[in-house]
Amino acid sequence: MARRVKSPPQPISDLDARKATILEAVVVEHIDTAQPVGSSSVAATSDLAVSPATVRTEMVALEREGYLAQPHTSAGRVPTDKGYRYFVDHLEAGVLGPAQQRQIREFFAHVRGEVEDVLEQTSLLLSRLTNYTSVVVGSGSGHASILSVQLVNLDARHHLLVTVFSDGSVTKHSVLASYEATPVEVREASRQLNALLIGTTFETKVQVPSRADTVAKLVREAVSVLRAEQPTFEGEQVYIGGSSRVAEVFEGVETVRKVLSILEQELLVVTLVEDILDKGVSVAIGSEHGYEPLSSCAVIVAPVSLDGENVGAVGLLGPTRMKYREVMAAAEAVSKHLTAHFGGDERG
Amino acid sequence: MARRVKSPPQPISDLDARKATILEAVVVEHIDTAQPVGSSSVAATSDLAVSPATVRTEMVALEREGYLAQPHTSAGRVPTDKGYRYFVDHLEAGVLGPAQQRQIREFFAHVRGEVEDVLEQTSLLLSRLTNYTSVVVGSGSGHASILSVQLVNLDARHHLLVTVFSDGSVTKHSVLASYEATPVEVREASRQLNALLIGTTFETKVQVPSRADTVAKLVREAVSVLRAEQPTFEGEQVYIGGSSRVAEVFEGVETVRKVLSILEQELLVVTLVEDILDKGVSVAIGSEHGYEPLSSCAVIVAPVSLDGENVGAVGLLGPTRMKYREVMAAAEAVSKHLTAHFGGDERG
DNA sequence: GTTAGCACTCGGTAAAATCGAGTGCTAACA
DNA sequence: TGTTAGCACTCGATTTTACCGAGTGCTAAC
Repeated sequence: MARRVKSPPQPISDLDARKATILEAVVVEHIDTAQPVGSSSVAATSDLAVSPATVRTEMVALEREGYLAQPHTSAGRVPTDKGYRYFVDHLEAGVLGPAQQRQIREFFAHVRGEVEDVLEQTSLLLSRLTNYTSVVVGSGSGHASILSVQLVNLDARHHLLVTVFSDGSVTKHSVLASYEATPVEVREASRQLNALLIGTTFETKVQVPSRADTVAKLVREAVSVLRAEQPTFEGEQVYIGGSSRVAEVFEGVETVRKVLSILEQELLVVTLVEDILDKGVSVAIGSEHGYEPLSSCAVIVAPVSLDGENVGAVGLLGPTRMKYREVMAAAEAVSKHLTAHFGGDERG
Repeated sequence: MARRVKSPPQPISDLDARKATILEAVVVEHIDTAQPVGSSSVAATSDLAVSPATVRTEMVALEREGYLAQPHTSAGRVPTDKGYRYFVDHLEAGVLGPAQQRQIREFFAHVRGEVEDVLEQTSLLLSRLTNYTSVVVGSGSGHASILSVQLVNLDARHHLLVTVFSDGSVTKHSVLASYEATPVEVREASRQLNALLIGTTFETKVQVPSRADTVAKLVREAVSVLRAEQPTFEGEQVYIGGSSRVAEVFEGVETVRKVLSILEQELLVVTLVEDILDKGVSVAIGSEHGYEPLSSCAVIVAPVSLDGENVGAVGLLGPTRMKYREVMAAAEAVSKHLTAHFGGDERG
């Protein structure tokens, strides 16, 4: 599968077949039951024909190598982040249940409207599909050019600068002037702004008129307002679906609080998702993403592209013991559909 | 104070002074400690010079009348919704701490940008100020008229309809045509749309051209796309601040989940807030608002107006045992500042 | 290398004991 | 008549104890 591309920081030494089987059994059962897994149940579950004692010996080794951990002496084993990582890296592609496949197809067959709406709906879909909290990020194409600029006057001093970009995004800015302007002057300023800005990007240098008349002042004002946004403007949008899942999926109020408070910070979420994508990985487990408050989370990310360029991502956030196979399959399916949706019939 | 205007469904019979004092003492202490309150601590706290035994007799009466409840036989008393209601209705206006006042002034002195941004920032301010989850609703003026319409073509078949309304809001709609149109035709359609729609509202009937040429088709398409939104378009925006507070303020995962899942439904939140405003009340306690999942919540709402018309509201959501006085003061202060902010210097 | 056997650990649960805050009632009191 | 001290009683919360058993590590035999 194309998902796991780069190896994690310290390449994980391959385990021999039996250790791998045991590790997998532990992970699978722990994901299912949320309980520490003992040697005997592994011996029973896995199709290795070995006794619990043998399994135990192997488990000691797996623990020494950092794949498993023991909550306390007389308990079973629990996977560590490294254990999950191994599991995920060696996961064969999951396949979606027919019901879910239908749900996705159905959704994309009927969804309509602006990109923003579609992304928001998609985040709800993902959350419904997986029972985890979903994150959908629209990155904006970054260097879109201006298709149209328009200055609309609300009253003599308040104007609205509406800008349309080639990627279909629209921004508005208030322009508050200290002098009055007539509708005619505003219209003229609008005309000049169009002439000046159409086809430019944020990088383009623009020669503003230096005259002192009202129209020129308006133009200068508008350009500067628009430019002022440049540093922060990335056109990113974040849609979070099913944040209430956080409360049902994590135990411990404190964890819930921490995770929620991360999700509140949209900028942070975008960064997180993009970091994971940047690394070419699609799953970040536990502390791999470096956000301490999310150390008990796993994040699964799949890119959405348009004309070969990354324009966004869908993500899912759950506990480290999340259902990787199903969720990865869902993320992949939805991202594919989304890519097709934007690449194909529509553009917003 | 102007806050509590209408009496609740069944008018609350006034309590005699001593009962009122006792009820208040119970409410105050319970809000503080989250524990059932016993007769002796009431006797000690309140400045009534009576023994616990007397307090107890009164408490029995208060319980019979529905103001207090007993979690179990040998515990202290806890206020019921009705008890909180009485408390709130007889609350003298709280006054904000100087630090908070400064924080608010500071905020409004420096906040800039579009209405949307201001509202979002405000919701964060409110949440920081009160340590509860905040809700800021911008209602949109409802019957704004169109100031400008513009059709921008992305490519031969995809166009973007950008509409500016008199209240400063901007909408965009994709117009996807089954035929190709030249830039010239698009520009002409844009011109005609302007002529056709400027000054109209959603209520206005519009005479669309019935010709069969590309321009006329585009115009018809655009008008119908715009009209299609009418039923849902209310221009409402919701900004929720500090949703992670939910996890620290309510006990019980299930409650947290329920509350969060309500907060996810923006439409529902708007309705809730507007319902509370409609009733002329500014606090809804427990089941007063009729949303079962929020039955352990209190919601405090204060309106934001522009030119005497309600254009939004700020709200705070906490447990029924929330710090009413402080929070009501904060809500009121912020709503006043917000009203002044929009009424005065800026318009977005 | 594998496994049966076994002593050992230790968290979880249940039962028992205890504590004490708070109650309702009653009888005495002003 | 309203207030209060006194008192028996209730009942959740906390602590204590005992115990169970899942699971371990080790060892000796296979």
